Amino acid sequence: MDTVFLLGEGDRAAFLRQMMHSFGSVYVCLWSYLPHPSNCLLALDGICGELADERPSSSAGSLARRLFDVYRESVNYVDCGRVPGLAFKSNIPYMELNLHDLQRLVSNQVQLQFYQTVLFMGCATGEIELGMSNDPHVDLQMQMKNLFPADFSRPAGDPNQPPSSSSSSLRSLSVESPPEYSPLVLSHNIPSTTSSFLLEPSNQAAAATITITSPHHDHHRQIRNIVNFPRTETEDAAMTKAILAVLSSPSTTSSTNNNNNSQQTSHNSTNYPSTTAFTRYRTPPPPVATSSSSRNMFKRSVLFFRNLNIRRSHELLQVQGNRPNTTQLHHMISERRRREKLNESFLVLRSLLPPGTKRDKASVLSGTTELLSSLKSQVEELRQRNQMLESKISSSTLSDQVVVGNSSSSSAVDHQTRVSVEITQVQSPSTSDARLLDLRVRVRGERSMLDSVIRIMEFLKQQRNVITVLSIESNTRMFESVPVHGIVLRLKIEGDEFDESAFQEAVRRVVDDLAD
Amino acid sequence: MDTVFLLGEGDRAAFLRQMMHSFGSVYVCLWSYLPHPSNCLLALDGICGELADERPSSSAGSLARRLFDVYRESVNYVDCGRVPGLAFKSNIPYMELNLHDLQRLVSNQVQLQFYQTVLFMGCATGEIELGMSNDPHVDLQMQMKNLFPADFSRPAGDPNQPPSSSSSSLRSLSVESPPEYSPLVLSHNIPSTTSSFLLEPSNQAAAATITITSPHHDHHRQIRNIVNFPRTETEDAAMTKAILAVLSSPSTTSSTNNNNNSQQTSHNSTNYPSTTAFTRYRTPPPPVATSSSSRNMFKRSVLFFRNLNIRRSHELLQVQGNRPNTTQLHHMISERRRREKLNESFLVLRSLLPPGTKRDKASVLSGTTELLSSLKSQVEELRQRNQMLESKISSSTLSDQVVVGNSSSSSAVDHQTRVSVEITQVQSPSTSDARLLDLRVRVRGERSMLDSVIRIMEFLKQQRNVITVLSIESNTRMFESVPVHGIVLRLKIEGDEFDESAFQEAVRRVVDDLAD
DNA sequence: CGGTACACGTGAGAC
DNA sequence: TGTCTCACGTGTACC
Repeated sequence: MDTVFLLGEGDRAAFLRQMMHSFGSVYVCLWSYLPHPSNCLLALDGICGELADERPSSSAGSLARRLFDVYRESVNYVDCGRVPGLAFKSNIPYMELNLHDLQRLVSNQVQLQFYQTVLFMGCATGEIELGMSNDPHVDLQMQMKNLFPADFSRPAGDPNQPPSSSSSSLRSLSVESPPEYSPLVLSHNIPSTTSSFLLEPSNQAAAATITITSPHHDHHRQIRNIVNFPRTETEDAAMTKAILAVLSSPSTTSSTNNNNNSQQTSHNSTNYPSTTAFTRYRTPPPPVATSSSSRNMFKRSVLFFRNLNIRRSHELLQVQGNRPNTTQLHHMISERRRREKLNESFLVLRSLLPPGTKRDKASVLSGTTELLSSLKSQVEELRQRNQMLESKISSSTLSDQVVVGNSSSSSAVDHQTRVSVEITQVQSPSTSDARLLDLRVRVRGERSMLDSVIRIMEFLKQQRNVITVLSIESNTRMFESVPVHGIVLRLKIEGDEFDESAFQEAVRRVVDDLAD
Repeated sequence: MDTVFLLGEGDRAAFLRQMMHSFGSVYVCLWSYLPHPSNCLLALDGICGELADERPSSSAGSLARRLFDVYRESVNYVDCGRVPGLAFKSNIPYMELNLHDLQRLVSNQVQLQFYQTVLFMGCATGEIELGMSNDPHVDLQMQMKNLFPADFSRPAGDPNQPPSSSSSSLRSLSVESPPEYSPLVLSHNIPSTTSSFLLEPSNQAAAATITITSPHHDHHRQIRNIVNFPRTETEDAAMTKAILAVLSSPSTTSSTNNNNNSQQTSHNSTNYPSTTAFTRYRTPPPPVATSSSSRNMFKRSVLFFRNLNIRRSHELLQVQGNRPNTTQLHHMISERRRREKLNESFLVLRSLLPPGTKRDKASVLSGTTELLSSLKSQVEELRQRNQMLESKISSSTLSDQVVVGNSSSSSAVDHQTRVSVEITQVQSPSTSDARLLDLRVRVRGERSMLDSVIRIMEFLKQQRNVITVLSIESNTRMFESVPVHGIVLRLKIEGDEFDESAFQEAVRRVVDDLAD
């Protein structure tokens, strides 16, 4: 089935037309899967049967056509557990929904208006959607029989074939045909229904709570889903039911050959009997196909698709006929979900790790432990250092440095000026005859900081008011790609005749002189 | 087999005597498993054949007896992958080792002196160890046949039974008996050896490296194993080989009934054919047994034990006879180990989490992600706060730098010297071609710091290796009434030809020259 | 009894 | 080629 996605436009259209005609469907839509970051289905192609001749202004068909076009524009995220997307996500090869069932599985109301009885076929590349008229004039089963006679030629013998039982709310596909001719379903000695998608009518009324945000949804998925249809519990339940219903119908029985003396290797054996035309799973599809062989290709596609089925759910059907219990299926599905959750957690965890880490689970775990302990020790170290710094700050500069003089310079901190000089009074706890003040110089430009500092200090040397330079601190940071040197000098000043603003201007001139 | 552990002392002794007599063994030892925190085997009981009459001072028997007593005192941790313990740990029901194989699997040297050809039988409660004389006068197989004729009555038919091939270094058990009478081994149509424990002679000479501490051993196991015999790679390989050898001998073939029309549920079906006398797994053992029925009980024990086997390794033998490939077995074992490793990682991870966390894997993962992001934000916050504090502290009080890096200079921090220069490498997080280093200069003396700084910076200007001076920090503090100027410059250095010690000496000379 | 959690063996892909 | 990782369905234990 995946081969259809690889066709050119002409071949694809021919294929779709063929398909629509074969199944008597109203429309066919090809949903192609966009992988990871998108994780959604987009319409690759699609035709609406009544309007294949492209008359957009016709009265009767325009509504359906417009609906179809709108529908084709929709983006369907596969994680929503809705249609389209459900068949792909759950690897359900054949899923038939009627209006009743669809009401619980559509992604939005537009779809509901558009949907009728629909048939979804999930495959590796995406989904194929077949819209059926509500009252099908044709029998799908007979159509398929006519289309693929090879699939209905079963070896003689094995007469203990139970009649396929039609099911609940779904249109029975096998009312007219003999049981040994069920389409796509080569039932074993299992009491089997047709391969249709079953939804029990006893579904919860709470299924409409699609806007409830599940707290379990992780960041990852939230990002992926622009239109967020989180999987609520009821949806999970519905999906479980759905999958369960599908899987309980053994549409994927491995082969018609059940000679019980065959040396089959295991319950999930991959050696298919040579009497069937099954190709192996992962058999590469033909790179291109001509439109003349579209019918043959379709046949092969169905074969491939059936084969996919077999591979995906072969574990369910033991080679020795047994009953696929409902609880077993429940178990299987919940186990699937559990694994899925674990894997998502792994992915989230991996995203937090340094990007160089390996991808496998063991490395994720060990890398996480490493990172975790490293972070813990970092936090501890930082905390200690912090405490140390705080105690120091409170003890050494006793009662925080009250900036007495608000910067005497009116110069706003203008990053465009080459040089800015500020002088800040420092409240000295000790003797008051010698003042402390901070001289803050900011030099903007490519020049080395060294020169600025040297000039400043040479200048300071000449000032007799300046007793000592208690400390120098400088650093360089980039501001708008231009280095900005910051220099802070703590000076001890004595004498009352110290002219602060003159000093400030002198410093500015010294540095700016250099900068010119 | 587990029933023996439930017997009273008298019955147990009778059982052991019966067993020893039946197998012609030199000694019998009953190893009982102590579960979780201990996780070891302790000798519940044991008799040494030659000295069953308790004469401790006899000359000939005293050595063996003392050895046996010492041996019985030993504590054998099942995680070591050694004997005893291996059979229990790996659920190996029948494991026969000769001296050659034992050398690689004993827990300590005392055992090596004591061991000869030994037969271990692992069961749910512990292990049963049968010590054989080196040259067995009796044929185990015939003994077993005599003891359990029921187990050797096989249905007629299925004549394509290949002769059991004896193996390499082990004493062949089936040289005299027709192949269809292999003990405890009801071989199918599989080319099978006897159910003995095989170790190929081509094992590495490095098997003696039992004291190497594997880094992969987690905290958990380290705690449990007081005497720690970590599993080295060679041990892993040996164990793999061993298990592989054991499992490849289909000693646990489910039944002699292989009617291919039976509706067995699955490959690991639990419905045993009613034609055999097998009791179900988990059938509760009879609460007590009289010593008069010890022989019957033994028989039933063997049956139970065989049944246990069937349950434990039934996956290996598909109901439809097929070849348990060696690669398959290897695969199985390595998969087991992979799972084990993952679980260990989970345990380690869980130990790092807050103790209130749930125990299951999903909670561990999500809790880890939470903790990780929380720690990350904590680190970020602390770092910012730290930076803020540091800038405040340096701008206001200019705290002296804590010399973190060990000084590369050999100069002891001598406060009497006039000038000291240290160079400390700064761990550069970014590119490695440009290094960062801190130049720490301490000048002791009355002179102004300004001159020192100026001289240093003038010097630095001439150095072409010094790209920039990222920061300058200086302060002055009093030490023994003498001012000590500390200057720290962070330099960016490029070029490989940078001679650190020469640079250091140059700086020292520059400053010291001034100081004179 | 239903639901969850986990270990197991197995097939398939990646390298 | 073998080796490793992973997902799967299943059996089983716990609540």
